[in-house]
Amino acid sequence: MTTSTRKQRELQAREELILDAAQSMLHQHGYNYLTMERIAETVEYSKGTIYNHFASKEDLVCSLCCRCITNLIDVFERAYQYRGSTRERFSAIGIAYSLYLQLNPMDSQNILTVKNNAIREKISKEKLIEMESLEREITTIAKSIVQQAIDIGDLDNKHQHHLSTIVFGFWSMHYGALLLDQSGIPLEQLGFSPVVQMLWTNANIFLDGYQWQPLSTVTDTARLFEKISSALFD
Amino acid sequence: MTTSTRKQRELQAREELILDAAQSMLHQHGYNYLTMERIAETVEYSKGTIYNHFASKEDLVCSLCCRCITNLIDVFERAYQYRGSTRERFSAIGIAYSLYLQLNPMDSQNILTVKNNAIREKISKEKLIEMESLEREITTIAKSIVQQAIDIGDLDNKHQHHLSTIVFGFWSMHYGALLLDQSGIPLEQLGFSPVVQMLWTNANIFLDGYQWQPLSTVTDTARLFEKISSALFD
DNA sequence: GAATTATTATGACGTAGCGTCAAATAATGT
DNA sequence: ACATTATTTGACGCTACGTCATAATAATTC
Repeated sequence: MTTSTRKQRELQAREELILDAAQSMLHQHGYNYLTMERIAETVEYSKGTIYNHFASKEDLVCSLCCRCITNLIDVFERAYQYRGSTRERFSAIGIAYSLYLQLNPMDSQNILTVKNNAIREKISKEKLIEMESLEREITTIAKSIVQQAIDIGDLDNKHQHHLSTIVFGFWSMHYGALLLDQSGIPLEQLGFSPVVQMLWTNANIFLDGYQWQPLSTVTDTARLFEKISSALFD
Repeated sequence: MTTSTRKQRELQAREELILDAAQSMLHQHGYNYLTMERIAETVEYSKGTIYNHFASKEDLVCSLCCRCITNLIDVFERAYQYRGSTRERFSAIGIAYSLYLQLNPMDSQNILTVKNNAIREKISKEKLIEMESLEREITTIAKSIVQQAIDIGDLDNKHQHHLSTIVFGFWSMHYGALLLDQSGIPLEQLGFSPVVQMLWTNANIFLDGYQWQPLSTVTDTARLFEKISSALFD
C-alpha cells in the first residue's frame, strides 16, 4: 500500500518534472525547438521513459494545456468569489481570462496549438476527455453566475433560454480577441488599441446589450477594472 | 514580351493547379496526410518544382489561406453593397463571415493552422506580408461601414474614437466563435446551441450595446438574417 | 539549323524527429 | 540467493522536409 503510493508519488513527481521542463523549453525556444529527445536529455531520463508518461508529443502539449486550464479554473473561482454584484463577478471572469492569458502568452500559444485539428488528431482519447472535463468545469462556473443574475433579477429572465448563449458570446469574444492578439496579426499597425483595453470596453458593451444591471453607464469602469484585477492577481 | 507573359501565365496556372490539389487533399484527408511528395505526385511534377513555387509546406498552406481571405473579401464586398441601413450592412459582414466559414470548414482549419506560431515561424516573410495586406483590406471594409454609421448618425459620434474597437469586438466575437466551433469542443454536449444562431443573437446584442440604430428590438431579426444570407450567397 | 547559353525540372540524398521494441537493469517476492 | 515481474534504455525504422548536383528543356545567337 505505502509502497504503491510511494511509486505513484514518484511517477507523479516525474510527470511534473517533465511538464516543467517542457514548459520552460517551450517558453524559451518555442514549439519547434521542443523535441522529445531534448526533453529527455533535460530531465535526464531516456526517451522511452518520457513515452511511458505521454503517448505522444501532442499528448504532452495537451497536458500542459490541461495545467493551464486548471490554473484558469483557480482564477475563475477567485472571480466567482469576488464580493460584488453578479455583473461585477461575471466581468471578473472576463478579466481573469484576459489577464491570465496576457501574463502567460505561452499558454495561449498552447491552447491555439491544441485546438488545431492536425494536432488534435494525434492526442489520445483519454487526454482529450480529461481536457473536455476541465472545459466543462470552467464553463459551469460562468454559467452559474449568469443563472444567479437571472434569479436575483440583475438580468431579465426572458434571457433564461439564452443563458448559454451569453456565456458563449462572452467566451468567444475573449477567446477570439486573445487569439488574434497572440497570432501575430499586427493589430497596432491595423489601427487597433491594446487588446485588454478593447476587450474591457467590448465586454461592458456586450453586457449592456443584455441589459445586465448595473449598466456600465452608471459605473466607473476604469476603477472597477483596477479593483477586480488587483483582487484577482495579488 | 509576349513570351514572358505566356511564361508568367503558365507559372500562374501551375500554381493554381498545385493549390487546388493541395486544397482537395486537405479536404479529403486532412493536414497530416498532406505532404509535398504527395502533392507532387498528384500534379505530376517533381517535388523540386513544387518548391519552386512555395518555399515550404507552410508557405503553401498560407497561400491557401490567402485564397480564402480573398474569397472573404469578395463576400464582404457584397455585404458592403447590400442595400439597407448601415446596421444591416455591418450585420451582413458578420453573416458573410460566419456562413462562409461554416460552408468551408477546411478554410477555418487553415486559418487556425496559419495563426499558430509554430507554423507561422516557417512561413516566408513575403507570404506573411501578402496575407497581412489582405487582412488590412478586409478590416478596412468593416471600418468604413462603421465610419458611415457615425457620419449618418446611426451610431452616436461619441463612439468615433471607438471605431476600431467596435470592429475588433465584432471580429473577435465571430473569430472566437467559429474557432471554438471548429476546434472540436463538444459545444452541444456542453449545452450550447448551434453556433451560427448564437452568433447572430450575440452580434445583435453587441450592436445594441453600442446603440447602433435601428436596434434589434425593433427588427424582425430572423427575417433579416434570411434576407441577408440569401442576398449574399445566391 | 547547329551550337551555345540560360532556364527549369528532377529525384537521390542528407537530416530531423517521432515512436517502437528487444534487451538490460532494477525492484519485488520467496 | 534466486526467480519473477516491472521499468528503463537507446539503437533502430520510418516518414517527410528541404537541398542541390545533374539532366532536360527552352531560348538565343550566329
